[in-house]
Amino acid sequence: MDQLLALKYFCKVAETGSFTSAAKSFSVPPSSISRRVSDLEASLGTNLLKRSTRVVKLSEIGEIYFSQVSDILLQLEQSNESVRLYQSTPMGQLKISSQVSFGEQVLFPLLEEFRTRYPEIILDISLSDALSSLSHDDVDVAIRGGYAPDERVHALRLMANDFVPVAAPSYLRASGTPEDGFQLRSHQGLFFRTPRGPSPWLYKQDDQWHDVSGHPAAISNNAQWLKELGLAGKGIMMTPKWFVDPFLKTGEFVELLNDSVLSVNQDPDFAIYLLYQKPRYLVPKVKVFVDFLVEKLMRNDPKVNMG
Amino acid sequence: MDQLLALKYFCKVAETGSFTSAAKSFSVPPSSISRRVSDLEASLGTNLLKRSTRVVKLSEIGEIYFSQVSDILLQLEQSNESVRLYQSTPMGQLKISSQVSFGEQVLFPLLEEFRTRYPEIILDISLSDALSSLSHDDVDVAIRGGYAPDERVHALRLMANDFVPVAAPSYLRASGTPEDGFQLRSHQGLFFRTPRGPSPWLYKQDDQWHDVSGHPAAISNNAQWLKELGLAGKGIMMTPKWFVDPFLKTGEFVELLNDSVLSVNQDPDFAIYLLYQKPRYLVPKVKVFVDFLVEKLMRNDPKVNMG
DNA sequence: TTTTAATTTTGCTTATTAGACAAAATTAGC
DNA sequence: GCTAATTTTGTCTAATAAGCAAAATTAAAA
Repeated sequence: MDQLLALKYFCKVAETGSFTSAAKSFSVPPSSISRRVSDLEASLGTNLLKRSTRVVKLSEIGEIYFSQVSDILLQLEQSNESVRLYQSTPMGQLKISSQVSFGEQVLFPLLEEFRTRYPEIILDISLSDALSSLSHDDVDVAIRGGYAPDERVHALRLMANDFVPVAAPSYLRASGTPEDGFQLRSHQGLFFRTPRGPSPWLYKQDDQWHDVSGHPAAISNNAQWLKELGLAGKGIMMTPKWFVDPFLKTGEFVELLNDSVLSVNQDPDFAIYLLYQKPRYLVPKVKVFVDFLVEKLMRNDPKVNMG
Repeated sequence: MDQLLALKYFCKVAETGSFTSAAKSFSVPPSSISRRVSDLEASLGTNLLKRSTRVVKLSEIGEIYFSQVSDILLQLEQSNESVRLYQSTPMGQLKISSQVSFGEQVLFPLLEEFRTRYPEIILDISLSDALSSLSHDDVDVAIRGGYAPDERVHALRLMANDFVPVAAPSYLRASGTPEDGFQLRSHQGLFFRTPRGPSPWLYKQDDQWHDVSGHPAAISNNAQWLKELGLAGKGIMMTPKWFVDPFLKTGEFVELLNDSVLSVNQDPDFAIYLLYQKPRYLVPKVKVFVDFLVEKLMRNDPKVNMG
């Protein structure tokens, strides 16, 4: 027996005092109302209603039951409604995982605007360079440099992760400024270690990739330390532009070989990706965050994503 | 969709963290659980659970929904339980309607014992000689002299309503004591008016009924006034024995023609009846009251009832 | 990384149950 | 007693939950 349906029918009969009018408000024949209420009474072993053809009144226990049940039905409806509200309004905790450097350099400056735009969303940011799986960790969205994973997650290409060689003016004064990709080989290099080893310097000429890595002056998975070494003039660093953007503006870093095609990776799909689970029903808080980042970051790099 | 079932399934999955164990506790295949929960999610447009083959976790909104719904289910179960308790325990208001004289003379003296025996029953007694229909008035049981009605009510023959002629000793001294039914015709009579007119005096001899009504000294539908007239020696009164029982004991009334078959009615089914509705599910408070009256009143008059 | 095993989901059939509609039964009011 | 509004019952159809087996998924072990 569909007990909830029976309860709804019963309450409507109790409210209207009539099976017929209850039937009308549910657009079902009166016989359906009659049977469902009878079923309910049978399941409780009680007469909830005192029927007579003209007047339907509640029995003593029916009165009590009605007052309780109508409240319960109301509560349930409110719960359902709050779920629908949650589905339609961006709210709740939004857990974001990001690479440390990207988080610090790019993400944080944007978040204050996001927070004022969606005050009902509580941000929970964790920065880590460990590649966390969305399914393992309890995050709603993750931002990672690399390739689009083939998991069942949405991978939205946020922005290019183009690496450019930079160096401090002091280094260039001491060691000279490379005029050509191949000249990089004779320079000191500050190398970032990925899980697949130190990133090489790659130079593309005539559709050919060449390894033009310099002498390693330092290797680390800590971008911050490498940046400090670079600022101190210890060598040339291949770095995403966004990572050293403020220093390029102040002149503390100088971008080298602007027109050359240099990279740390041959794959054109290498970029910053925004990853999020693809549930059957997308939660608004995730959607608005995704839209927000697209709006803020994909203006200058309008390459589209890859489903 | 049986939403209540879906909610129960969902809550059990949330509690156990597994579709399989939820399925076991309901003794249904896991596929049923899966489908009901999916239906529920579809109807809400939300993912309530984050599934992975090994672990089933609640989503943010699922967490909220679960805490609310599990409380709602608990409330509903408690309401159902209270109905079952009501069905198994005598409790609640018991509305009793009785004839005035019977109520005062017979019923009231018994009720104190009933009240102590069933303290959870709140008695609501209304005395009236108007014949009220059970369906019209809001009474659980009615006590009426007369015949078993052919309505759809239980009519339990509580006790005989045998009428006996009584008179005060002062009257008998003044007018003589009748020795024979037919002698009543020459006496003064105190007649009770029923809705069908004044009750005649009937005398049965050789399977023949004879009207032996005396001269009406007074007619009233108020038994109390007639009794006072009788006590004052104004005439002979045909009355139910229970109505004058205390006066017979003190000698203020004398019963006449003990061995004769006298009545106010030819119908042997004329008696005091306990009437109560016959619902599909009999409420305990009514049952125990019926049993109580049978126990107290049918000891001396063990005629059985008539369904 | 590959394999294994526990678990969830899907496909399809059967059984149950709610709905639809007509007819019968009931009863308040004329 | 009759009428009209209402509830209940009978019977068929449609919707839906259960049951079972097979496929898909994935965390943990090898």
